[in-house]
Amino acid sequence: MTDSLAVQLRARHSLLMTTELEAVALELFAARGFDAVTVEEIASKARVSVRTFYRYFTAKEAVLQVQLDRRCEALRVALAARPDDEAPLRSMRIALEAVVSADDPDLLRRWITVISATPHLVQSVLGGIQLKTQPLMAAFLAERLKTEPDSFEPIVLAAAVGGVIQAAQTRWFLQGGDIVALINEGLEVLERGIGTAPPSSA
Amino acid sequence: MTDSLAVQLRARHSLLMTTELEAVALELFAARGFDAVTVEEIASKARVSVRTFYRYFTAKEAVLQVQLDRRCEALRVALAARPDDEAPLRSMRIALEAVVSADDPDLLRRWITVISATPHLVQSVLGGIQLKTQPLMAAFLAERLKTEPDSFEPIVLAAAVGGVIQAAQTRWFLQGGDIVALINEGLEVLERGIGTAPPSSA
DNA sequence: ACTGATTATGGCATGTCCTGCCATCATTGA
DNA sequence: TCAATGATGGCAGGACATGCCATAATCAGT
Repeated sequence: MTDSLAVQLRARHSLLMTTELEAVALELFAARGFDAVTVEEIASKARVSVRTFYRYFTAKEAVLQVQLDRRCEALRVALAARPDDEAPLRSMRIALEAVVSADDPDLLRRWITVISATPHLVQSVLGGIQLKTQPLMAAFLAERLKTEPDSFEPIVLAAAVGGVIQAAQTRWFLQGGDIVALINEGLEVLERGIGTAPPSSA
Repeated sequence: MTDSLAVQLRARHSLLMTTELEAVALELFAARGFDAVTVEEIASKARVSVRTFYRYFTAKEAVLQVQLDRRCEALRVALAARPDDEAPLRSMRIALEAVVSADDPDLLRRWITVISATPHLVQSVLGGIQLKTQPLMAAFLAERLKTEPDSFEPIVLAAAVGGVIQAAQTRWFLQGGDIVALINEGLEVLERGIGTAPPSSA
């Protein structure tokens, strides 16, 4: 198994290449818009061939998924690190805080800028967030709430929390402010429940 | 203004063409998968040129958005039809019920089948649902809850409800059952709120 | 029914995305 | 040094999407 070292090196190299391509691409996207940048430009600026670009990214759009994947992984780790006996929603709040504040705000803002300038990216990234984060949160909630396997409740809660995060993120991007505070505010709304809101009727 | 008639006719024709192309495309997609069907096939089977196809749909993917648009419009109408003094969440539940049960279940199932067989479609449709339905619901909630303009609460609630719908829809597709019941169950979880869930701590 | 205007359609050319294939080069391990 | 494994580059080709213009259909006014 001496080759485990070679494997490590390869993985490292692959990661570096991905990061480099991502950086180059994001810079170009931010400057001139996603659609106006060709894969050839990205590859050329990163000193690789177009063919090689496609060996590290399945598509041009995939460049924008890397950031998403990083955050998901960070969330997974942050959730796993919370003590078992903590209130689940509190764990989520703390984990989210950690993930959000760990990110370089400038990078994040540029990332969002690029995406929000391109409608079809907004759509696919939004969907991607849902697809990746919600199973994560649902699994966590299912474990900590000790629900029976395949229960509907953690899934629903995860989806609701996911909605809150998205709403907070959107509002933060549009109006600025403190993203952590926005998330907390949103979660509080959720905690209160909706049942009490209506002005009349039951 | 005699041309308003002509305009109507044109709109009608456009709608028919869209519907026809959608039907043809969905049939092909369902049979062989989204990626394996070319636009040329769709156009040819519908007796139009490829160029004409792109006059009715901005992209091949857009074929799958019309169903979504229909449901959104139906939801908007159904929401607007609810009496002003009804509890907002009750209104939403009833409106959702109406929209869901108004749809042809077979068509809907085929639509979902096509989408769920193609990962990148799942992503973009999921995002599209969020982008289109949530502002709708948020506007409704803001109006009925009489919150101040630009308030965060209706947005958060709409996002949460959106999450519930998505969770119910997914579960319905995976495991079958009664979709209306699933939505109700999910909304009940939301109504109860999350604050009470944790087993210990505060 | 004829004519001019508006609109829909078709075909062509083009640019981009993405993939399969194979040749070439570099790195590793013996 | 040499063989094997993996990374890279280049090329061909199919599909998507759009701009452009010529043609056909449709409609309004006479």
